Order: sequence, then structure tokens, then C-alpha cells
Amino acid sequence: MEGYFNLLSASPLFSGIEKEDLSSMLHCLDAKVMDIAKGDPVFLEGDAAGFVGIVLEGSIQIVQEDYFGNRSVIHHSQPGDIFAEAFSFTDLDTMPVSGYAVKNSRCMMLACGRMMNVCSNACGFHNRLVKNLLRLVSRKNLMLNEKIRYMSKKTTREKLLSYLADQAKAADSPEFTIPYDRQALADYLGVERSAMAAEISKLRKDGVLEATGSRFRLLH
Amino acid sequence: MEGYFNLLSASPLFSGIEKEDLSSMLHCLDAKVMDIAKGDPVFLEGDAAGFVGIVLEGSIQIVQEDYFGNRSVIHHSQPGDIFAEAFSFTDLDTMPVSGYAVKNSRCMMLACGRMMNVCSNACGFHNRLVKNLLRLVSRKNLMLNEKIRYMSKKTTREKLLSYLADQAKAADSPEFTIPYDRQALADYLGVERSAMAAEISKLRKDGVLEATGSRFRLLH
DNA sequence: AAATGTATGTTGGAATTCCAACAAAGGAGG
DNA sequence: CCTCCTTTGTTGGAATTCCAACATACATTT
Repeated sequence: MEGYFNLLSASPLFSGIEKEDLSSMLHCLDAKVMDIAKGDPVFLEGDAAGFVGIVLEGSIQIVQEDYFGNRSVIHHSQPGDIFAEAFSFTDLDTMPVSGYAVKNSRCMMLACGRMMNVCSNACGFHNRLVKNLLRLVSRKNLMLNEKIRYMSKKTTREKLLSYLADQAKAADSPEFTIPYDRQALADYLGVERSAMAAEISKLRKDGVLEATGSRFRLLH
Repeated sequence: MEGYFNLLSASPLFSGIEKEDLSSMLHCLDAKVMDIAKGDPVFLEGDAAGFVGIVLEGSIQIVQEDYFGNRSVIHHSQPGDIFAEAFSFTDLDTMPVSGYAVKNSRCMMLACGRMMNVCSNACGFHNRLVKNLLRLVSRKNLMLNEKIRYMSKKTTREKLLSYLADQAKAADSPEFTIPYDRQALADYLGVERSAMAAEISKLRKDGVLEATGSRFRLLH
């Protein structure tokens, strides 16, 4: 994990924590690095909760799955982002969602147990860590609200456009790249892939946008 | 606010904080009580963020609204529950949702500014408060995940049944009362009220459930 | 280059939902 | 008891989505 100090200390999870303290902190949190091959699960629904993950390389998708394979994409985490954080600070003991590696990825897993308790190791950064986590869980909360906002629209077109408009706003540009392929985008917005593809075609014909792969440009 | 010490000290927000310290803490957080008449807003989308609300009496519904009146119910808060908590610990400066009183209600509003900073007033409970908030925001996160799970189902029937099954499980009984009327339940699940009413009728005919008002009983 | 596999686009009919309008049931107040 | 008002239930046609199947484009491997 030596090569990731810059990434980790720049991560909002460790904001305000000195680089020289990071190492002992990681030890205190029982940090473990794991590699996951493209398509493989990082964790599965039903697995024991109680950890926070940080993406070091690659990218992770958090999904809910039905008994009938009905898939819902909840979130997408890139290097520096954390995942599974909210599930570890409730009385839940198993994960209600799964996480998959979209590409070959490397993650660091941190044990949450000690974060909420006063650490006897004179590890005085826990309070800072808890504040950082509160910020991050709150931000995740906002993201879930956004997803809900998109899903609440009635038509596929409205779902797409509200999402794409937010992405353009976030990128501060009418041209931007989204972290999803078509299937994942459909699963994120809660629509059928084929219906969505048809709608994208229609939007193209209507001169509303251009789309090639994950790159979009909103016109006008 | 004198009559609410029991409610407040029993609230998970103030868990671990002694009753005798509560008063100074509320002062430190600039606590203000406000009464809201049935149907009136507690806050509106676009209002300044930066507070946490606690329901003292009545009940509050958090909703997202469209430019076209398309309403989505996000959450429901009863006495002792907090609301708006997650929006105040990010860099957001205006609220992305609105809150309305479902009945005549009384709320306490707490200023968040000092929660995340070390309080110079020797108010040593802030760390405890931050931990409590992390738990509560995480739990809210779980609730949003549940709503997403219901909304992700394809049919109105599946959305209804997955929600009702969870409610029965939470009540540990096949018979339970939900905090929503028909319109609010439809807005929570992301379906049409009339289509949902029709589906409930069908479920009744199929012998799957009984429903009178907000009281449900799952059969079998 | 051929072959294979994956992602994306297209299409048509079946199923579902939306929508508006109305009916019925229940509650509050006079 | 009656009226007014709100909530819930019912219905039918329009609009939309779902679904399965296939077509096309693109990338990777051999």
C-alpha cells in the first residue's frame, strides 16, 4: 500500500490528517489491500458489514439485485472515492447491496469498529475521521437523492435529460463523460436498456444531444 | 422547549449526553422552536441550508417537487426523528428538497455551524454529537436505499408488496400501520395514485392483504 | 483477416401505466 | 341530518414501457 499515500492523503476521508500520521492510522484501522478482477464482486449482499472501502485503482459499482436478476445501480466509485461507508455505522450486520469491479481494480478495506470508539492507542485522529465520514455519508445521501430525483420522472426521456443536465452542470460544460455504459445507465435510471437506447436515438434526431459511447454533448 | 427534555434526551441525536448537559447544549446550538400548521412548509427547496430539525409534535414529510408539480415523497419524520440532517454537512448552501407538516406540528431547529467545529465554549459533547449524527445520516442512507429498492421494481404490485413486506417485518407482525395516506404512498413508491388504488383492490380480491386506511394486514 | 464476443441500436406487439373523470365512502361542522 | 370537503376506489382509452429478438458496430484474440 506504499504507493498510495498521495491518493490516500488527498482523499476527503483523510482530510486534515498529516501524511506522517496516515501510516499509523491505517494500521490502527487494520487496512487491507485487495485486488479484484473485472466483473468480480468486491462484496456481496449478505456479506458481513463493518468496513469502509477506498478505491485505489479501477472502479467499483454498487448495485441492488432482485431474486430475478433485476439490477439497480446505486452508485459508482472511482479512485479516491469510498464505498460501503453508510452501511457500517448502523446496527446492520450484513450488507444490503453488492459491489462489483467494473474493471480490474484495487481497493483498501478499513475496519470500522474502532472508528466510532475512543481508540486506546492514543490515536487522536478518530474525531477528525468521524467528521470526515459525516461529510462523506452526507454527500452520498445527496447523491441518492439525485438518483431518486431522476427515477421519479415519468418518462425515460425526462429521466435521461434530468440526469444528463446535472452531469453537464457538474462538468461545467455541455460536453462530458459519464461513468456508465448503456446498460449501467439504464440500471441507474431505472429504465429498460433498449427503450433508453431508442430514446437516445430520438434525442439525437431531435438535435438535443450527441452521444458516442459514454461521451455526451448537450446542444443549444 | 422545557416540556421536551424527555423526548430530546431519548432521541438518538442526543444519545450519551446527560440530561443536565442538554440545556447548555441546546443553547450552544442556538435551538429554536417553531410551530407549523397542517399543510404548511417547514422549509422549501431553495431555502438556506445549515440546520437540523427535530420533530417535537406532529409529523413532517420531506418531498421533492417538479416544475410541473410532480411530487416525490422522500421520507417521513415523527416525534423524536430528525430531518434535513444530511443537507447541512456538505457544501450545499440551499436545500434541494422541501419539508411539509402533515398535521399541526412543532419542530426544533438546531444550527449546524458549530457542530463540525471545535466549540470554544468548552462544550465537550460535540464529538459525541458528531458520532450520533454519523449514525443517523447512515441510517437515513439505508432508508433511501430501501426507497430505491421499492422504486426499482417494475410493476406497481411489486413496488407495493416489497414495501409492505418490509413494513410487516419492521413491525414484526403481519398487521401494521404505515405513515402515509394513499397519495403519499403513491408519491413515495413513484406510481400513480389511481393505479395503486386499483392494484390494492386487486390484492384484496386475490386474498393477499386487507387494507383499511393506513392499516394493512398481509395474509398467509 | 477471420472469428469471437461485447456493446449499442432497432423494431413491433404485449403488457402496463398514465391520465382524467367520475363514483363512493367517510369526516367535520353547521 | 344535511352539506361540504377530503380521501379512496373505479374505469376506459391514450400513451408509454417492457420484452424478446435481431441488426449493427466495435474491440479483442488468434
